[in-house]
Amino acid sequence: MPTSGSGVNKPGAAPGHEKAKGRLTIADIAREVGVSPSAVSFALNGRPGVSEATRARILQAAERMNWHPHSAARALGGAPAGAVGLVLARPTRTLGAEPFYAQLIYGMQSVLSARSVALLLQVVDDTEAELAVYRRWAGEQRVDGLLIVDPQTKDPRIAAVAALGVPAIVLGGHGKHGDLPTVWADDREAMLETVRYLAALGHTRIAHVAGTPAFQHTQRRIRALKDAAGQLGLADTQSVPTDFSDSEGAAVTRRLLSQPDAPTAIVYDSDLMAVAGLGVATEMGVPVPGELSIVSFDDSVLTRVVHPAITALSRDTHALGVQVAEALLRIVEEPGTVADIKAATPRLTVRESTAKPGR
Amino acid sequence: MPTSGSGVNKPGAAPGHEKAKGRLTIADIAREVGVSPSAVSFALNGRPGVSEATRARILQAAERMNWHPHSAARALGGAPAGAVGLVLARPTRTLGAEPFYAQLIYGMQSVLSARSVALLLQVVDDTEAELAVYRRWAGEQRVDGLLIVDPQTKDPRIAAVAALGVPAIVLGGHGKHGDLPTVWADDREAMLETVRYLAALGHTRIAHVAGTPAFQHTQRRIRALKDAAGQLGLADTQSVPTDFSDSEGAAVTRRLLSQPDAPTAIVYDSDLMAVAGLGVATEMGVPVPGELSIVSFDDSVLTRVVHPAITALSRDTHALGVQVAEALLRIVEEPGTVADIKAATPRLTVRESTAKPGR
DNA sequence: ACGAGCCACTAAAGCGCTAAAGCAGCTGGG
DNA sequence: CCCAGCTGCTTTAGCGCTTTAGTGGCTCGT
Repeated sequence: MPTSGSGVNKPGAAPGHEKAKGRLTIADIAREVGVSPSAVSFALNGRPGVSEATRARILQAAERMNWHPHSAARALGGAPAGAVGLVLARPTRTLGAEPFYAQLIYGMQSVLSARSVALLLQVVDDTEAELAVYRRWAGEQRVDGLLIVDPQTKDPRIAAVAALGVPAIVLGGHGKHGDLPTVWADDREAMLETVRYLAALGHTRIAHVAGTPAFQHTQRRIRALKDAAGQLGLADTQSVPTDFSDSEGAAVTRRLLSQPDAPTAIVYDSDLMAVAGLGVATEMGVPVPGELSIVSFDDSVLTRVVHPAITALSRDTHALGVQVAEALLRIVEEPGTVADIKAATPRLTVRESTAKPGR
Repeated sequence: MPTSGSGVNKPGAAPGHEKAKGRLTIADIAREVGVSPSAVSFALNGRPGVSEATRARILQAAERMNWHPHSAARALGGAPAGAVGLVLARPTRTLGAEPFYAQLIYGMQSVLSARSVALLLQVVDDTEAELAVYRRWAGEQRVDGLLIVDPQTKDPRIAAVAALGVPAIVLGGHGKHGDLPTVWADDREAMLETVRYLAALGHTRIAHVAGTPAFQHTQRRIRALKDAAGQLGLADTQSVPTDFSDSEGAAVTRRLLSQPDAPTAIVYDSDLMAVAGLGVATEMGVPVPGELSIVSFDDSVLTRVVHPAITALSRDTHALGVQVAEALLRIVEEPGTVADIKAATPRLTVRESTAKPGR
């Protein structure tokens, strides 16, 4: 028994009667079955070179011995790492409150785990740190692909990742991401639909509590509101940028509702901010939907558990995760074959927080 | 940047022209500096065997060429995989709404990324699938350590993971987890404090909307409530188990409030259920805290954005993540040196949802 | 009947890195 | 002068797996 790499992933913690250190290798299987290691490799990878009878015996032995390929050994040979990476760059306080990423990840997993691809997750503070992670992962060959979320206007990540040569998908961007394909939803159409609906109800003073202006989707929504206002002849619309945090969402709401001509409807860019806004309205004694209608641009349990339940633009985030993961695996396998994918447009789910404007 | 990055470094790609040249290896550095690969290895790993002058030249070259060690190659030699794993087994609908895991992960990352350890995340449906993931990861040597969350009574994972020989930490258990150390919080004390507070306010009919009874911490809380009731002479307390979902939380609340002797205070095992409960109270016209006091056993933005803001047992989840990650890295490095760690006991943060019982 | 062709399998090289062993050239004690 | 004992490298040997060359034994076409 070789002394082996002390310490690390050794079984049996304490020194003493640990069972044979043996990591199980294909050599063990080969010995067991009575063939050479290469025969085992052929059999396990379903490639020609062994008879069906032998293949069956080998597979059976591997199964019985509960063997799993050593991922590092495979990767070393030039095989893919069997993992994709996701980096979330978000300020601490906001993170976690938004079910979006959790749902997205869950959706991705249903695809990834079926293909035995692992997900590497990293949460960092800013784009700088995010880029460092990408560089490290690429250098270490840890991931086969990357998912880039929250594309910004003039996003430095696009060029950087492209330069690293790691296949990647951008979530939520549209147009000009260098060569990176994107999976995007039509925010513009969603916003237009929302504003049309509010306008149809009779609202004219519509406010938009937007997210971080640096994000492309925020920009698209702001522009869409402005366009809709133009089309519908609404003079009194406004978009107020925030950092997506509940506190800013609340603060902005407080400010809006304190104006002389307070808006009669507010569209929030996230469910968390919408809930915070609802809390403020309640606190200020502004009845919802009596005097204020609230729409959330993101849907989740949050919008449903509060009372009144909030009208929201809902989409199947889980399904989005599936789409994203599929696109990612695809681009990993055959770079260049993936075109931009348009995900389902969020649809307005009307609940109790919207109604005709009060008097 | 040369073609290189084209494929995913597929080995047998198409016809063999354009060979994979891409990757930078220590051999390249060695050539550049004019020494042998091992000299480079020694220099990069800070071990003796090279003169300081040479070491400096090597480091400089590596830096200049932007070299990163190939993680698989390292791992193959028996080095740690440089990653820890976390599997979340949760029903889809609940997942994501609870900021707890996101915060926890964020806290863990602050420790992990400082040490360049990656986090492998997998979300699965049930314990069976969870075990399969552990087995695969262990077999593939993908992770150096595991974090096991939500320990159950009679948890099959403990023995399974111990058998796999992968260092692991249990989050939230207390006592008897085989040999796996645990990081736990004193739920019991937290529940006692809460009930004492409610009793002091004058509440006698206290209900507890519990989580999944299979979880150890749920059991501890249920027992704590019962004990507190005994000590304080509260005859009318009850714990109702749920699956942690907002819908069950709402349904149970509706049922409780419809009873002839409805409780005057409800303690919810999660913030999401507490918010759902508040929604139900509002919907049923039961004023909070006028006729019903609400306490959440978990704190997050959620409890703060709603109105009235919910009194909650808060703890620093981010800090908990830090503690967990530190323990995990420690046990990976020196198995057997980690003892159970008691995290800070959640403290009651009183907000607007609790008051003396009505009339 | 005999080389060509195929089949089922083995031997060996190599992925990038680390670790053990080897080996020049020097120093200095005897 | 010799050689032990350094120092500062280089060589060599793997880690577990894939993959490219083989290599015998057969069948087959003519």
